[in-house]
Amino acid sequence: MFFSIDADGDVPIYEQIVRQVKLAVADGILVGGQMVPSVRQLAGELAINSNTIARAYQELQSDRVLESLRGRGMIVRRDAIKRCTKARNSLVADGVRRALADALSGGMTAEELRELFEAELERQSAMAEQSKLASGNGAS
Amino acid sequence: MFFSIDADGDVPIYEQIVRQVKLAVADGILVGGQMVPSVRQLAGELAINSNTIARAYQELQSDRVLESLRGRGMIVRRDAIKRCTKARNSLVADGVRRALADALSGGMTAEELRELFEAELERQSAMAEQSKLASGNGAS
Amino acid sequence: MFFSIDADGDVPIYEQIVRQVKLAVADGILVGGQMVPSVRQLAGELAINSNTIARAYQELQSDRVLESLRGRGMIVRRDAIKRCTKARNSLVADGVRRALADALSGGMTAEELRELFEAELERQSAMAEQSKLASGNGAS
Amino acid sequence: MFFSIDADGDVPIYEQIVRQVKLAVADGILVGGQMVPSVRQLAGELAINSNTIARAYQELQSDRVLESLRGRGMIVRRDAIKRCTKARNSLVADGVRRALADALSGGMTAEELRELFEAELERQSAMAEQSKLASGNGAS
DNA sequence: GTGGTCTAGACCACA
DNA sequence: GTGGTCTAGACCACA
Repeated sequence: MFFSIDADGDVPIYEQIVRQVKLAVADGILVGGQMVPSVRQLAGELAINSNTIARAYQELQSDRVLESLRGRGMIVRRDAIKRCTKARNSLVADGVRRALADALSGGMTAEELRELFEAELERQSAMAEQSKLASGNGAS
Repeated sequence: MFFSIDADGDVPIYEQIVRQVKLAVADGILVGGQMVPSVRQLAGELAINSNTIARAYQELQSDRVLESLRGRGMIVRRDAIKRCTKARNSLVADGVRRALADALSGGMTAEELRELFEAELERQSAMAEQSKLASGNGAS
Repeated sequence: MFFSIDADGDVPIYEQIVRQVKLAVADGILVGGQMVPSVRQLAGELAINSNTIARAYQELQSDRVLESLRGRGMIVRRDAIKRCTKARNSLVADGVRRALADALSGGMTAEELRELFEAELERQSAMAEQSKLASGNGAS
Repeated sequence: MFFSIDADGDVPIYEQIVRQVKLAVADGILVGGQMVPSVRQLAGELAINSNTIARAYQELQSDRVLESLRGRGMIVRRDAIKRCTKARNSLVADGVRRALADALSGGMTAEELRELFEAELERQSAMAEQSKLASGNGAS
């Protein structure tokens, strides 16, 4: 799958997985009814202990994003996209809110902030475009 | 002093102090040569374990923001403002970077993001204006 | 047949089948000597793995509710009703016992409990009445 | 503390702890602001691995019943009693609902059920009375 | 001292 | 095959 895990860093591994699954659902990459990789398989791919994956999946279950089919695996809940979009919005809004609060309380001007924001937005949009083109070869 | 500490929440207390001191220096609220409250005094004011304050001050010392006058307390280093402004810039840029990354990977459009950013910027600028007026009594 | 299976939820499918068969025998809906659908047929009807059905039937056999007519299918044992009524009584008593224990240890009063019980009893009795009328066409 | 854990049985240990904490809060035995025993201490008392306790506490945290004070322990949230009472009500109602459904679908009459319920209620109320007297010696 | 994370590995029920 | 539970034990940040 499409996870990119940073085993160091301050964000726990299981949290990174939870977040990335939610964002993928919000983005429409993962859709309702779709199966997610099994705990063991994902643990193998990411070279991470399966307990850690299981914990992420459990949290996603209690957040009503995934659903367990006993003995067969786990799927994305049909109604997950609403919740994930909402979660994404909170996540982003919180991040923006905190960054702005730091900026303003540190004396950064609105204009400096706007420049920083626009530059970063352009940079990341370009990167996203690139990777879309790279993976979408031949589909035109 | 002017700290606002959230004893719960995910950010460690000592780090909140470090951050707030740096931002205050960057903003010019704390200036070179100025004394900061003693560990004991600040611990008392904030009702926080003094080990926690001490740790924050240690970090600020090793980041060359504060300097100890042996036996007489700690002051803001004359050259701290450069470093603090730089730190502020990194902090804000990182926050913006992460928020944008989450947003885009979650399928939020650039336009939605820009709206969110501008709305939040306006809101916080207005709040900052308010509190400046409130505390600026007599300056007219 | 009359099964209502919930493939999710905490009760294993095979156990739902076992339970529903026993209750049907206790109720007189299934009577001694009557044939039950074959594993394959029931698996088809319920869209469930036939291993799961087989496991349920095995358990019903070892509980002496069903008996196998070699090669010709399975029937309800003549003497099953006694056992099933007993099983039903244990099942219900255990459920009531646990619910009361939770209620009392959670500070619910006897009066609140009684109300809850009577309300639910009335509701379910009414529903049962309804469905009896609905299915009992022609009996007037 | 007052936990009674059944290490066998179908209910997972961590779930038993979660449930008992919630019921204790609903009952007023645990009140807002009160500290719960530390993970290690409870693990020792119950002779259960501390990871299992930690898992229960984590679930209670995400259910907003407990709150972690970094480095100091965990407390019952001030607003937990509302949620716990609600949880208790759902728990009990579900139990009653299921027991009645089994009973009626197994041909038990309303009268038999009522007798069973009242007998059990009386039995458990008496037991509760007993243990209250036993622990409340001398307080009159 | 406190809780939180992660690993390795065992064992289980279910399908 | 699947997920779920539990243990033992290590290591970490925080107060």
